Amino acid sequence: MREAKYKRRYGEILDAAAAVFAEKGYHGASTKDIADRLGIRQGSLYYYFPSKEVALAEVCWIGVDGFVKGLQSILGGDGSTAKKIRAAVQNHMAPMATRHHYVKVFLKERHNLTARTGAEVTHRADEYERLLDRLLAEGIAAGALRANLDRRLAALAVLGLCNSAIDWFDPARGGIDRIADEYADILIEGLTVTP
Amino acid sequence: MREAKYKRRYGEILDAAAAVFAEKGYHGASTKDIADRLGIRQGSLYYYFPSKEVALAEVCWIGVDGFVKGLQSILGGDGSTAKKIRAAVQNHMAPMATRHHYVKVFLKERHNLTARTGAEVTHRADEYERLLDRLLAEGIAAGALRANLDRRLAALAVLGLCNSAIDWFDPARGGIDRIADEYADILIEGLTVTP
DNA sequence: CAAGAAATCTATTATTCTATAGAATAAGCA
DNA sequence: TGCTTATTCTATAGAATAATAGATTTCTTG
Repeated sequence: MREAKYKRRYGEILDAAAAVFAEKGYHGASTKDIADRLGIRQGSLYYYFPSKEVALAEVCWIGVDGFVKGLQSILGGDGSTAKKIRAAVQNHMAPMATRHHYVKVFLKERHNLTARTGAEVTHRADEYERLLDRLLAEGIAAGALRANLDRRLAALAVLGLCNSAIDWFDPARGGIDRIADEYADILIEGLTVTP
Repeated sequence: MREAKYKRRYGEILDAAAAVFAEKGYHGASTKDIADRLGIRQGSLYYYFPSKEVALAEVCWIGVDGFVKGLQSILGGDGSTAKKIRAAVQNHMAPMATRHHYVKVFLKERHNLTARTGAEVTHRADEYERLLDRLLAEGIAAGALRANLDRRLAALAVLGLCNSAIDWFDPARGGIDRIADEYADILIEGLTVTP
């Protein structure tokens, strides 16, 4: 009970940090901004975090973690390359609705982490890119994707197109599924061979 | 001659501001950082700019201006919709190589401008989006683009995919043309009708 | 209820930052 | 050379910042 309460409160603090970082950027946000959102004093935050930067690292970690989990099982499952790409796009965009602030901060503020504080986040992000690369490699090997495709460029295109929605998508106004579907259409048509 | 010298120096100051804003972000960059890069004192900058924010506005303006100019003549010219889209993509990505810092700052830091300082930049960006929307509208009307296309989503996809390169493209290592070509392939295949 | 632990607050420190005012230097020109 | 203007520097005001230490309140649990 003691522990559970702490965890709940810790989550609230993290939510506030994510929201403020997302709105103002890491350097534009002050620890007082975060405290104000919670109705507590600036210094009280340091009961939960040793530094502002560690708070950023935690937010980024949650932001990236949502991506990786689903993609692993998509790769393990069966179905055509096109279906897997569609599933991967939906998997990538879903957290933009459910964990909007966390994803935004990961995408736009993670570069403010130092090598020390950002190591785990970077590692997880690399893992995700490797999974995506494997999806594309298998698609090319299966003859489903254009053979002349630059795999690295293609992976960056998938990520770039999906991520771009974070700049304008508002989870308060409508779902992300239709957007994911439309983007999957574009990517599948754009990447697969045309018979 | 007196005027020309001022303009040249002003450009150097702006280059330094663009570089520092691009590297550290608007709030992460201090006026001292900019001055250090120029080998002058922090206070001396205020001979050229009334405020840090106005400097940002100038950088952003140059960043967005490069986009608009070319697209107008592309729309005016003739050729298929596919060719125009390819030209538009190349037009969009070219400044990412030639004015890398300016474009990066426009894309990633313009939200730090207030309504007052950012009005012209916003206006120019809106103008650009309208031109792109017209290109797509004409493509749909001509039957070249998929009729079921959500025009707004399609425009955001074009912009999002192109802009994403700013996160990883390094003008010091290779040109942008091949990337633009590959992205144009994806977008054209993804947006046009498949017979 | 009472003791101990958890959570928050008050108060402060040492920096850092933007912007300004006025002095000093450099450059252009009669 | 000496006058004038352009540019940069020195010095500082005033506000904001992250983080710490210790006091105080609130909660949990026996």
